[in-house]
Amino acid sequence: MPGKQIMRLALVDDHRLFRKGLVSLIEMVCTDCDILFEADNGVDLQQKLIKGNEPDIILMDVNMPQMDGFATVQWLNENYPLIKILVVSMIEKEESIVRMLQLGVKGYLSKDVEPEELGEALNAVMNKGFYYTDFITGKLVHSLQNDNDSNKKTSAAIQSMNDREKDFLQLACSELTYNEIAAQMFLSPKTIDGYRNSLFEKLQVKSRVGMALYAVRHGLVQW
Amino acid sequence: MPGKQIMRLALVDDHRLFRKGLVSLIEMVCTDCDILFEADNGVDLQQKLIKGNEPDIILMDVNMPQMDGFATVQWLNENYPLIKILVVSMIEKEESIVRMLQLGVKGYLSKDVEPEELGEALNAVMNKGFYYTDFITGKLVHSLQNDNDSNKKTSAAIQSMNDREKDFLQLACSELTYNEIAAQMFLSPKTIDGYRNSLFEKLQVKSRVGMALYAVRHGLVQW
DNA sequence: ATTTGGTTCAGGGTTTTTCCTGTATTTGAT
DNA sequence: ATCAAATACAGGAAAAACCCTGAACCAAAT
Repeated sequence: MPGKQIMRLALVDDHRLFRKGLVSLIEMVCTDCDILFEADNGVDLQQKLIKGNEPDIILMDVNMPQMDGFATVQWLNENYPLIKILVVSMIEKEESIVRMLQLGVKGYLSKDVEPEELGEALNAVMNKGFYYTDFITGKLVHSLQNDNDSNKKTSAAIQSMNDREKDFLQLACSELTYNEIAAQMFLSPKTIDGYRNSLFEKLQVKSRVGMALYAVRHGLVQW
Repeated sequence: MPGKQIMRLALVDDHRLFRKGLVSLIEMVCTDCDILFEADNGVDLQQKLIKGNEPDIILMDVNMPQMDGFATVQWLNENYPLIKILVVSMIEKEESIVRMLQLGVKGYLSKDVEPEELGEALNAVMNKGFYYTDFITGKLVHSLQNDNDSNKKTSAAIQSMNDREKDFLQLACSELTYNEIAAQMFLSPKTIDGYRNSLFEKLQVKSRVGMALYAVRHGLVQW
């Protein structure tokens, strides 16, 4: 077959052992693949991407330090819209899957796939432009049926927060009083009052407890 | 070298893609290794272990469905004490590391290791009997210096809660007021007052927010 | 030049949480 | 029979959280 094209790939994953394993699997399962480079996270990817020598497909993790999968995909959409993204992640949370699909990724492989499926997925993304398993479409349909707009609300809520509000949210997930938080942020307690009211509205919660729970359950605070 | 021994290995990890990647890396990095079998979790391992043909080393994940790493290691200690265990996990939480070391695992590889280190670790465990990186010993020393008994305190705290307090804790992780919680539990608000004070003491927290965060972070409430 | 929007802050009030001390009842053990 | 504990509850008060309206300031857009 002379017309066969070589697939140029890149990997973004902070878990080196997993990434190297993935590389090794790809080399086994996909003979016409060329792995251009690997990156530890989104920031690292930005530095390693060279105009004119972009990969066709990027295999992307979700959870990463510094710049996570969501932020990285958004950045790629704006700067390299032609690169196809295939998510490879341990995370099977419906919310993450739906958010990623909304961002336009071409496929989502989760933990239980066989290595052969990796090859299929790569070929499908390359030739058909996408690869969605029944598992993923199932999650998608379920999210459309049930919560419908709850995911939209979630990502909208997270995006609508500004930096100060995010800082405040971190401190609110603690045993500090609002007065103490105000002191730490060098602001008047009344300003904190405003942040709280604003976040209550944005996150659709009614109390500080609800807000703190929202934050941990959506991974907005470190622990 | 005629005296060189072949290492017999087994892998326990529910994340198939990662496991297969690991297999592929081991085959690259370790020429005198024989992978006897792979298992999805502890239960699967129990069925695949055959008396008289045990592996020398088991590479073990921490987070697994059905039977997790801790339970599996404990079972191995009782039933196959001669098998050496090398943990390979994404989890870098000090608590997990310390708990695993207390169970007597021979090494702990976390996310940021290079594949070459995997080979070193296998050889070290086989010949020296253990492989502890500076990262791991650092965590261990830190846990001895700082919290020391924080893990004990945690499990003691969780065990000291009675059923009513656990019910209350569930409801406290919500946007209900204490009066509403009292109504739902058919109790006087003053009794709820008592539960709260009791839990504050037991969990070493100072506010309802702290209590709710403690509960989610220790998996005491469903989500 | 005026408007719009974002950020910071105030007054003043209600509700909820938090904390203290103290009591009645029950249960189990000595 | 009595003592100790656990459990459910109260009064009362201070602190914190919550909520509403309004205003000063600044920058960017019209």
